Amino acid sequence: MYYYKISIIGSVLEPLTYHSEEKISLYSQVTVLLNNKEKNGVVVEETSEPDFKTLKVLDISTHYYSKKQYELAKFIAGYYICALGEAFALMLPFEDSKTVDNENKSTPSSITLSQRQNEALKFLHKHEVSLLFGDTGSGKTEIYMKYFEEIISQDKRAIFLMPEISLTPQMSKRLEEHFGEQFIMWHSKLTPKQKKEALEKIYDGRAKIIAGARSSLFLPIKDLGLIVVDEEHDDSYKSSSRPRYNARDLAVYMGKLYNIPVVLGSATPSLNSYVKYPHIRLKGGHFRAKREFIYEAKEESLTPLIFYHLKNTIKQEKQAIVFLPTRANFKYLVCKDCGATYKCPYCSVGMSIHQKANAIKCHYCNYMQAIPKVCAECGSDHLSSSRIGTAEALKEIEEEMQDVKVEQFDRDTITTANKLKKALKRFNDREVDILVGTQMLSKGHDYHDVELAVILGVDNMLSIADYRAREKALSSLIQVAGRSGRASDAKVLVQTFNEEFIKAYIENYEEFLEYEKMFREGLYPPYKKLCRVLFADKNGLKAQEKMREMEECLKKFDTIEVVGAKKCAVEKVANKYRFEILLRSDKATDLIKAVKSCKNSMAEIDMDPIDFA
DNA sequence: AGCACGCCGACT
DNA sequence: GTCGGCGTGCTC
Repeated sequence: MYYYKISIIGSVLEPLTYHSEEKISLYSQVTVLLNNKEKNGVVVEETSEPDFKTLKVLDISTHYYSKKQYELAKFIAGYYICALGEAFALMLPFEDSKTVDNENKSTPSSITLSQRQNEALKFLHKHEVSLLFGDTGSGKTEIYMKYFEEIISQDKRAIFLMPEISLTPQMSKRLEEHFGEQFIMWHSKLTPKQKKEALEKIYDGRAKIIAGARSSLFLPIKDLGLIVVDEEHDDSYKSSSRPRYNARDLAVYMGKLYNIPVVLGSATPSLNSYVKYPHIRLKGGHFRAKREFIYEAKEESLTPLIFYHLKNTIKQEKQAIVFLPTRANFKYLVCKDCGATYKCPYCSVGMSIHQKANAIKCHYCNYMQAIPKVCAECGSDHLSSSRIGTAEALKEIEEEMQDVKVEQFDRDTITTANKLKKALKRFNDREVDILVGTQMLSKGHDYHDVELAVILGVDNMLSIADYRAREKALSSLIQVAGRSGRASDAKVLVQTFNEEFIKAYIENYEEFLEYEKMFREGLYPPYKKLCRVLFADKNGLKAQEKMREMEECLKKFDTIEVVGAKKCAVEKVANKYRFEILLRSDKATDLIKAVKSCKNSMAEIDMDPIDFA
């Protein structure tokens, strides 16, 4: 009889012991009973007969995990503090399949790089992990593609991580046109059939370049030779559910594990990567457009100056984009008489006004109600709205500029990959003159004829209580500004009271990173490690009690600092009261040790947090 | 008595 | 995480 420790996929339990008459190879997927229910598990260790009665392994699957996937799962479980089974739940197993030789190996015409691009590629070759710090339009994509060609010629595979892949149709199209059948996409919005097809191509080796969102790291890829993380600064690489891993950081870990190079690319890299990894700087675009910056120190609104520039742009038959960090018509509804704001009954956040739906909506839990006519507190009908959003900006532009075609471009209107594709097509076909949108505007889309970028709400982004507020605001700003003037000279109009700060760095992100270092030194990443522990419960007192309990325990460790233990900035979400402990340390290992030994049933661990709501 | 709810421990 | 057992407290 053989005895095995089996990690139950998705379970919070540590591996459990089962027996089998047959010998099972390590990391095979098996079916076992847990609580009388059939579960999938992974064989992680052979062991001797335990002193308790064991259950039998019911079935041995043809699916199996690799040793490296096991190592990765172990790392995730250790670093992000979760059970091994939870880490395995991220992975997709291997399945043996006949390797298909690429009969139709119609090699595409090879990419030609400029001298500067060639130098950059050489730099990437020389380093295990490197940061490709290249301005928008400086030709990062060609460098990736050339590198991919090399990987293919060595009969290896590459993972190309992108944030929200379904939202970057232009990049995907380009790779598909060049690499054809050897290129596949992987993301959560694929249909089951599409997933099956993609997996088959991965199993049999036809897929060489696998582009996808963060979950692509866990695909069963053989002969992995390279990982590229595009837009490495993007927050969507961090998972917001357990385990709260960061795909960019895991990519770097995987590079070491597989002994393969990792390339991080961005026009506005995170300070984290900039400090940690060697970088090569690619400046300017191949279209070296001159850009004029205009600043307006006004409260956030569409002002005569903005309309003047919008009208001018349209008159010259050019296009414009208008960026705001806020969706809906307005973010808040406030009573002018008693000052009460309309809050979600389930979350401690203001409800946004969506006039089209005649509703106020909570952007945390999606609770909706009709727009009230009078204040619920004092009955006054002096209700006013504040913090303009995309829908309102669109309305105001339409009213002011009658025969101009304006379109909204945010999560409320672009709900599917297809809608995105169509909206981009309409804009690039000049059926639309002005796009009004949120961050989505900046996500790697090419606009051919944009001559004006209007940027609102910068001050709101800067005032968020987040150690990365400056980094996030400035990188958004640069990314949006970068969408303007790809074809000709262009203007960027920034509405802000922080002109001095923006002016100093908008054309020199590297200088910003150098400046930002001094705010972080000794306090924040990359110089210190942070860990946030969340407690959420319908019963606020209970959540607070669990927090206090853990706080007391953590205080006994002198290798870590308890920065705070308090209500979350957003105190209540979906009717649960939320408390948090913020921890700081020089070393991740000290944080992990302390948190592991102190955590209780309610504690949700967020290592390297980036969200402080 | 009957049951809803919350707490707690086991799960191999 | 999920289930079941057990105690509390409320309703019929």
